[in-house]
Amino acid sequence: MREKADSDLVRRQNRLLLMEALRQHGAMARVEMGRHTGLSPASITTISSQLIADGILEEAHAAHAAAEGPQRRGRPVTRIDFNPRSANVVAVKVSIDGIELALADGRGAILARRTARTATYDAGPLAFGKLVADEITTLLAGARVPKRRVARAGIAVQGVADSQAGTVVWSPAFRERNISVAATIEGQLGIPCRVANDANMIAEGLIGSDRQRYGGTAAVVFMGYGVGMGLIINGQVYHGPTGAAAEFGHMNHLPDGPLCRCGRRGCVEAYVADYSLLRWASGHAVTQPPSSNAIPQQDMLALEAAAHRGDPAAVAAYAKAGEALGFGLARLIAILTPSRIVLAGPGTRAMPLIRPHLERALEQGVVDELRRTVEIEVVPIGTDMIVKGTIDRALRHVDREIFAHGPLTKRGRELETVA
Amino acid sequence: MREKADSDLVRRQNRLLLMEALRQHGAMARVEMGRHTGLSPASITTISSQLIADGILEEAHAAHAAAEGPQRRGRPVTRIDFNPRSANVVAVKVSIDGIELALADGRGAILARRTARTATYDAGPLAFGKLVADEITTLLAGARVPKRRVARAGIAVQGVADSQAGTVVWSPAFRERNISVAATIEGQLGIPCRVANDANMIAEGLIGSDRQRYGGTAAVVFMGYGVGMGLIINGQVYHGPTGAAAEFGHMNHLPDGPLCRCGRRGCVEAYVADYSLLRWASGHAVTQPPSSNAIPQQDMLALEAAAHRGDPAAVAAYAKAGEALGFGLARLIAILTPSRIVLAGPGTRAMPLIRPHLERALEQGVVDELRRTVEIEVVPIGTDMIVKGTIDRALRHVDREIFAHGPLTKRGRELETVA
DNA sequence: TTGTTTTATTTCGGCGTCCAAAAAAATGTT
DNA sequence: AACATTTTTTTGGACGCCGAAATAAAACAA
Repeated sequence: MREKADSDLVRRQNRLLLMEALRQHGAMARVEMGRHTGLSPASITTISSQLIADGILEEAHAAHAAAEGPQRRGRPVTRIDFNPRSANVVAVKVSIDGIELALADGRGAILARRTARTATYDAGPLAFGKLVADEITTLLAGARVPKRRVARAGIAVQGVADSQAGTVVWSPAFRERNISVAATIEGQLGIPCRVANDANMIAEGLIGSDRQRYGGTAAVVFMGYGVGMGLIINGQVYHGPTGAAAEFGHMNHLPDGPLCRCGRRGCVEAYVADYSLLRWASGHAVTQPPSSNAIPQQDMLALEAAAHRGDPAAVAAYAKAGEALGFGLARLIAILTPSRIVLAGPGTRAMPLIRPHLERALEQGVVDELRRTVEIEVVPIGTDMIVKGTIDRALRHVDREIFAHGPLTKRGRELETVA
Repeated sequence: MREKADSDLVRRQNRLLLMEALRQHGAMARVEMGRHTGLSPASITTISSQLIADGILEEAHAAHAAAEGPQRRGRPVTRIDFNPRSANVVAVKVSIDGIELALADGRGAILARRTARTATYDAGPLAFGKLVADEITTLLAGARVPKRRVARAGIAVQGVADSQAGTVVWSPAFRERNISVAATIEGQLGIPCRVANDANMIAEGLIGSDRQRYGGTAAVVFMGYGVGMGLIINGQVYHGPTGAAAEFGHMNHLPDGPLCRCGRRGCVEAYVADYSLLRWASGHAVTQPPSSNAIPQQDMLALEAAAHRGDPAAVAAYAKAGEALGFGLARLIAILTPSRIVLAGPGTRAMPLIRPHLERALEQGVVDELRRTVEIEVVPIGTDMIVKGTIDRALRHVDREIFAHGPLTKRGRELETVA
């Protein structure tokens, strides 16, 4: 309750309402929009025709409509959807051994992809931004989309991002700290850019795919090379005061526990991440600093196979991981009581090995009343959800910050009238 | 972004905006309202005169205005404030050995108080609601305020409250579970009633007293007989999906740690609460079930004195508490990175004994980057803040749910016109 | 005393958006 | 061809905001 209400707010809010319904349910007729938004048919007509005039929406071709099934009595509906040419967005996912780019149209459909293998780990604080900007330029050139058509770029990265400053404060993908990214891209390409945590982007993607299910209060834990978490609070992805994400992976489990990549001891990640499992299983000292190299998938598959065969060291490693994860979730539940916890990422392949220990830890760590209100689900989500989430977020931002306001030409027209 | 925008929303929002400015800054002139809300003078005139006609606000007497200091040039301002007779609210604070009631007017000024010593612990699930209802009746009778003038009652209680169901799911103040409160009060007195966690009400009170300071993302930890927490997320007190509060006190610190009142082992409360400190210091087994009796303040003062004298058992108890609290806060920071943590309650008397261990635990448990963004402050807040917070919350709710909508007479008039 | 200046508040007319009701459009049914 | 049905647009009225002008109420100045 901070903004005053006037006709401007009313227009923005209702335009946005209509666009949100479209993003969530896809192309629909005006009557349907009325049902979703609660607006009268008269208002839907007004708003939708303005959005069409602004080039943001478009009516579906009649041919398409005919394919919609048996025609009922009465005037047939005309379905409306986002105009793919309304805007483009770019998503960039940063890994330790390269970056992955995707270009999407105004409907969120991916027009082009690109993968660049580079040693991000050694890139300097300024060089990296330039590298990404160059890759984006190449991506756009290949798809013949001019820069000015790109309304926004989103960068997803493991670790702590400061979305206000547009920097990567700390990430396992970089040796150095405070890598500046957004400023370079905005400066070099003129494209507004946001840096965000990758697990948050998964949360964003889940909301986009099923608002019903993930729209309340939920936590998404991504297990893999590291451990990340995205929090959804009251239907919105939570970004802390500085725009940093929740750092569930670096929440302490036990004082003086195993050494973590972050330099502290006993973090959840130091039990649950790929490198931690390998370290336990191989009998290395838990104070041995983890390697910063990427871990090949086959190493993890081998470890899982060993555990399934009953190899004691491997079994013990997964037991440790389950206990740490369980107590970590127990503590999360004590603080937030989310109604849903989603476990995702390649690490969930080993859930059968982890689960019993996780459940036991939850029993020990949470009051029954709270435990019962939380549903824990395992979802086979890969890293592609990061890209989808980044695109979703970028488009929603464009909807809110640009499309909801009305056409630029309107302000132009006003000026013409005055002059 | 769920509600459609129409002129009704505009009216509600702007009325609320104006009332919020008044609640926060107290009586003010119309020009000032314009500055706070961003509304034009013309609109302020319209809105304020309607609120006055509705009996919600009133103009201050001219005499009062004169006392405001040296008169400047120009037409003098007429200050406006809430009409004390606009509505009343009742706040009830439940303790283990009695309940405390307060009646406030439409400005939040307390008109009457009442304390009733009763063994709440033994009250049954239905008897307790009746007891509270009777006490409220007596309170109102004493102040000569009729029931129908009370727009809302708020019940603050330790432990897990379900504000949706209006019950106390679990509380150390009761032997039994699922104590129904709101339904009885609403049924017997016809006063809408909400049950809430006491630490949440402290958070509510802090927001009311200094929105600037506590309005962002903050955590309030209340230390005393138990350990509670209220979370403020984006300026709003966080109530979980069921309306339950955060249960920081029952977040696990160490597996197999000392036995807690909740029946689990190793909760933060089992290290930090009064009974826990006494148990450590007295050398009792940590698996000894804690007594459910109230602990006299002098026992705690004696323990503090012993620790200050250097008594090893007492010193060790506070060291344990500091470490558990520190790691607890470290885990909280990893999940939410609040920009402020407020330590409050009688337990903070011992902060000099606790602090060094708390800081050490924080160093071990949180990445530096995050630790630096959090300010930890100790505020000498007593239980009276619970009452203030409960009143604040009730009034804000009345503002939003009743006053913002406009006069009932209006709907009446519409009906008359139609008939 | 009387006019001038200053600041606060109200009045007035216009604008934008919503809505209900009626009209128009587009198709199926008889 | 007339009627039924459903969707969409048009029309006229209401509400709430705003800018500009008018009014109100005081201090100050002549």
